[in-house]
This record gives sequence, structure tokens and C-alpha cells, in this order.
Amino acid sequence: MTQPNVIHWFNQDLRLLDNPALFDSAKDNHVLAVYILDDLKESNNSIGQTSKVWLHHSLESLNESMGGKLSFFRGDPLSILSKLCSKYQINEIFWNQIYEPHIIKRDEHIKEQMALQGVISNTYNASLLWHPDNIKKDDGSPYKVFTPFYRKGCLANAPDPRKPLPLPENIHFLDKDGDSLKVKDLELLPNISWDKKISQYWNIGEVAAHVQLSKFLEIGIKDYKEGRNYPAKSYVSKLSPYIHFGEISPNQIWYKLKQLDFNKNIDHFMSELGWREFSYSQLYFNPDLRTKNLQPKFDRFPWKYDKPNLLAWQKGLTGVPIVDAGMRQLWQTGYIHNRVRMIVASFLVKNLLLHWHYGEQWFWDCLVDADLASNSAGWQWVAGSGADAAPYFRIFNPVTQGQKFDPDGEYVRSYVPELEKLPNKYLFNPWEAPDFVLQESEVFLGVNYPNPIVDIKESRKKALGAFESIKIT
DNA sequence: TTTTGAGTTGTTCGA
DNA sequence: GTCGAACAACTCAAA
Repeated sequence: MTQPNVIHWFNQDLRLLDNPALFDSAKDNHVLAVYILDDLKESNNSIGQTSKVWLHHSLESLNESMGGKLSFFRGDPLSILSKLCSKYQINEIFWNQIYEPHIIKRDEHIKEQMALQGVISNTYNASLLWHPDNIKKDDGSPYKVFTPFYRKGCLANAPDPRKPLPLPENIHFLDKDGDSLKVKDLELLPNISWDKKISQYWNIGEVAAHVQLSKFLEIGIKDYKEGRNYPAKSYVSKLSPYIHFGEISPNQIWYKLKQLDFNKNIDHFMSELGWREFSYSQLYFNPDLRTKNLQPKFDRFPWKYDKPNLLAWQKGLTGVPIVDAGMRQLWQTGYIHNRVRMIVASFLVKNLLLHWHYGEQWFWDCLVDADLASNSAGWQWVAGSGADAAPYFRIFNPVTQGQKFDPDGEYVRSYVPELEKLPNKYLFNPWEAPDFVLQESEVFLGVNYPNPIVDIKESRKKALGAFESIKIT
């Protein structure tokens, strides 16, 4: 008797290990593995340019690890899946959920329609340690503060996260479909090849994800709690893009950490995974998180749109060195160190008073780890409109932050080479350097490096005033 | 229902 | 240079 055919539909689960939908699809079945790029409809949520580059390489890598048996399509998933089911006499589809509001809706529709066709849809949670529905306060409402969400909701009251699954045994992939596109036909790579500078910084794919995790556990985790604040050092995990595309699951990371002797560094890193869960919880219960202030009083905030300031920020030409270093790291590598993300974001929102939405959009387009939940929640947090009682006075001073967290100037110099010769004393505030120091360092403000586009002290005061203005009186 | 303590990541000022 | 206090008011979580 021949085995029945089923479909495994890859989404943001671009891995073979610990893949619950794939694991179940492989039980006594022949599996047609498909990836569908659903980007032909106009949608606010189409992925950013840099994410596309990552996705391209990730798909290439996955396809290779499957011996070229992954079929690629582009268009409406429902009609593509429906056709494939008829063609191969398939009556079961397996996939892992994505917890983004419009995709949750899309998938519900697909399930209903496929059922009418007599096809069963089996869906799984492969990307969150805890499903948002399972983490609620005693009164049944979702948490709005991180610490109780994580410590009580997740750690104390919820069951342990699912344990990672092995590679499915005896998995039998059907040959790729005759109508399958090639990865390059998905047109994820740009016409002008700026993508090379991004992809040379990263090894992409499931194997690379595990290499990255091992490296982190060997080096970074040892002083993670303190070291993660220093952008020139290598204490951060850099796992975010791999997690976003599902090349590694949070469960695999979680249980690797559990094997180690528990300490404050491990606790802190695990809580960062907790922050990712918290962001998804916020998005799940607030589908408009990307566009709508969580705190309505921020609808009254006096944002100031200024195009030249926005462009200067995007290009890393604000004249504030640590900000420019961060924005150039983003442009060159598709990534910014966490500490510097906060600095550049605080600068945009509080010193320039530009709406957080502009920052959210730029990050969305430029980050290899752009993630709807984390990006939206992160920007709302920085702006103060989000789920956090951030004191109104928490405005980062980019000079102080640079001096504190990049004391040797290694980070700034590596991305802002025109300031290379400036002594550390003025590296973060060249506008305060005496003329002779600037001359000796070959820094000519307004010529080969910009004058600062705002006065730090003055703009801080203005920001405080802006926050004052939306207080409930 | 009321009360109480606390809230990821900071800065500045003055002793 | 170092350290502690002050910087709003409000909301949240839990007792």
C-alpha cells in the first residue's frame, strides 16, 4: 500500500529540526514541501528590503539541506495550496502559525476554505515559548507590565515550554512540483546589488543559527548581563534574525540554556527571550500595535515633522557620533547593537521630536531581524507610548551614553572613520572640542563631518515640555 | 473595594 | 571622581 501524500507548508519556520508541523507531516506520509511568497497583494506588512535578502539566502539554504525538494510559489496561498491538493490528491496540510494579526486572519480563512474542499489543516505553535492565550492575569486579562508577565505569568504559573523535537525519522519528501519556481524567481534580491554588503556579514540558515548559538554560549553568555551594554564587544547573541525566520526556535535555545548552571547571565538572557514573548503578547491583544499608540494620550503628542532631520538620521549624518555610528551600522550590516538601538531611537523621538512611526518604518526596511511584534513594541517603548511606565524623564544623552558604553571609542571609530583621530575626550561631542584639537585630528565640522543638527541640552528641555503637554490635567 | 508598592536599559545636580 | 536624591503623575498587579 502506498503512503498518502500531505503538504508541509513552510512559513517562518525555515528549519528541519524542532519543527512540529514538519514532524507530524512526516508520520507515515509522503511530504510535498512548499514555500509560498505571499507578496503580490498590496499590504502594509510586506517585508522590508533587508529582510528579503535574508529570506532569499535562508530559502536557498533550506532547499539545499532538503536535496532541492522544496517547491517555491508566489501569490495567493489559498489558491496555490488548493490546486496542489487536487493535483496530488492531498487531504491534509501542515504548517506552523505566525502570530501576526493579518496572518492569523488569513490562515483562518484558508482553514475554512480548505475544509470545504475536504482538506484538513493542522497548525502548530513553533515560534513562541508560550501561546499568548495562556499567559493572562488572574482576572483573565493580558499583562501590561513585563516583570509580572514574565516572572509570574510565564515562569511561575504556565507549564514549561514544549521540548525541542528531533529531525523526523524516515522523512520522505516528494520531488519538487513541476510548476515550482526557483528561489531567484521570487525576486527577493534587489536589482542594484547593495545586498552583498549585508550578506557578507552573516552566515544564513539553520546550520549557521546553531553555530551562532554555540559561539554565544561559549563566549557572550559568560558576562552577558554587563557586557551586553558595550557595542564594541561581542556579548550579545545576534540570534534575532535566525529566530525571526525560524532557523532556530526559542525552544531550542531555552533548553540549551537550561542545561547550563543557572546564574545571573543566563537568567538575564532568558528574560530577553521573555521580552520577545511579551512583544508578541502585546501584538496579539493589540492588533494595531504597529500604528496605534498603546497609551491614547500620546495621540496628542506634539511631534515635529522635519524631512532634512529625518534624512540626516537615516544616513548617519546627524553630527552626533554615537547616533551616526549606529545608523551606519544599520545601513552596512542590517543590524544595530541593542544599546545603540535605544540611543538612536531616543534621539529620533526625543531630541528630534519625529514621530516614532518614522523610526519604526526605517528599521522595518533596514533590519535583518525586522519583526512586527518586537519592532512595534520596541518603538512604542522608546516613545513612551507603549506598555511600560517609562518615566517621562528617561531621555538618553547620546554623549554620556557614548562615554559610558563605548569608553575607548572603538565602536564609533569603526563606523565613523572621519573622526578616527579625535581623542576620546571629544569623540562623542566634537562640537565642544577646541579648534586646535579639531585641526590636529583633521576634523572640519560642516565640511567632512556635520555640525550637530540639534543642541542636546536644549532639545532635551523641549522634549520634557512636550511630555508635560500631554499630561492629564 | 481599597491600599500599597513598584515599574528593562537615565540624567543632573549638589554634597 | 563618586554617590545619592530628585525628577510627575499614573497605571498596574496583587494583597
